[in-house]
Amino acid sequence: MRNQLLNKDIMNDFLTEMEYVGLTSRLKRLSDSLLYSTKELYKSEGLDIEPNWNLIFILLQENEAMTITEISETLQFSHPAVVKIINKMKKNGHVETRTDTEDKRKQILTLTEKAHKQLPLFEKYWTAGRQTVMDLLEDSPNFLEEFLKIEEKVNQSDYKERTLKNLNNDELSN
Amino acid sequence: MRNQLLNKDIMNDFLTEMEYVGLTSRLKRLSDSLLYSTKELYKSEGLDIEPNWNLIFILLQENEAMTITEISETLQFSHPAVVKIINKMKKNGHVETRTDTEDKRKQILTLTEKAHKQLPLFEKYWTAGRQTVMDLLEDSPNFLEEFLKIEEKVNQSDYKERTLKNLNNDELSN
DNA sequence: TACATTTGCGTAACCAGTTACTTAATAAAG
DNA sequence: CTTTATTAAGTAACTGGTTACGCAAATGTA
Repeated sequence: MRNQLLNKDIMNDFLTEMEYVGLTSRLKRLSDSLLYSTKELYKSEGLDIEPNWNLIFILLQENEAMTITEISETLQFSHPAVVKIINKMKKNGHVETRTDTEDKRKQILTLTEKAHKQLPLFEKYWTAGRQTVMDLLEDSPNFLEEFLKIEEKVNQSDYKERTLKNLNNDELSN
Repeated sequence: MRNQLLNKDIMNDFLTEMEYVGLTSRLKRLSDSLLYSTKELYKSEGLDIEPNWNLIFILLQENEAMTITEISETLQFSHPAVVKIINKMKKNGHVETRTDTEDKRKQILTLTEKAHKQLPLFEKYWTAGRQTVMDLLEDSPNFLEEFLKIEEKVNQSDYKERTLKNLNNDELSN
């Protein structure tokens, strides 16, 4: 019962404080929640794909062949992240690689026959998923636009830079 | 140069597609970016604290003593996550634990003397950080409110449930 | 009062990302 | 040409979170 009181008491104060302080962890919690839920969806439906693969499927479908670096730049993932995803997709037989004949450092990635065959099925799930995101955003008409603005700001000057600046300003005004 | 063209060509189409498809990974990217940047900030300033500790400092400051479970419920973290954070904070000498005499399963957490001494310093950084979040949100006046709505929706019915429902609707209408 | 259920917390294994480092191939510069 | 710098991709170690599982203490019930 101590527990109950405590939580109720705190939650209001706390969440207000939290709005700013805990934005990061709330962003993470939401993205994690979507991620795990997507994994579960695919698993329960017996699809042997994983959450972010759709991005790569779409890219390779549109471009036929891309390298690790091209994908990592387009998705703005680190290249080791792409290597990991691609290795899984190769193991599942959805992607194959060959070394570029002109530049032997490059790995050319393409979708396999198996991938192409399964794409229509996958598309159904991705379409339904896109619909889900639209549903979630329904009452939040400015969300994407405003999210983009935040992304841009962070790209221009990151949290550390901004905070150090604020810190200095505060100290000067004391 | 192929790289350049390719990226430019794609980016527009792609990001539109991406708005919905890639929302999850974009959320993760932003939260990761804030996280890493915060870590770097503390590191470069020689503070021996880590990103989410402020949440726990604030809680323990307001409540004096809490258990693992109470914290995990308040922060909506899994309890193993809290255990991990607390272990680090104990190692750093900011938190100490004692077993509850009435219920020996419970670990009572409190801030140490060291923690209390350092709090004013930490507060400066947290205040500056809160200011940074406010700056980032400056041009996005609806963001927090709309974010909250999305969180609530996901809590009511998660991505998987919603997507399966959408999938069935689509199939019925075919 | 004994037995079954629930609760608190700890550990292990996993996950999707990161940075830092290495190797090999290519490009640039002396 | 040879040497130096840059680039592409792979590997390792780490991060902050998760779920799954186990154990011991407390609570509920026959």
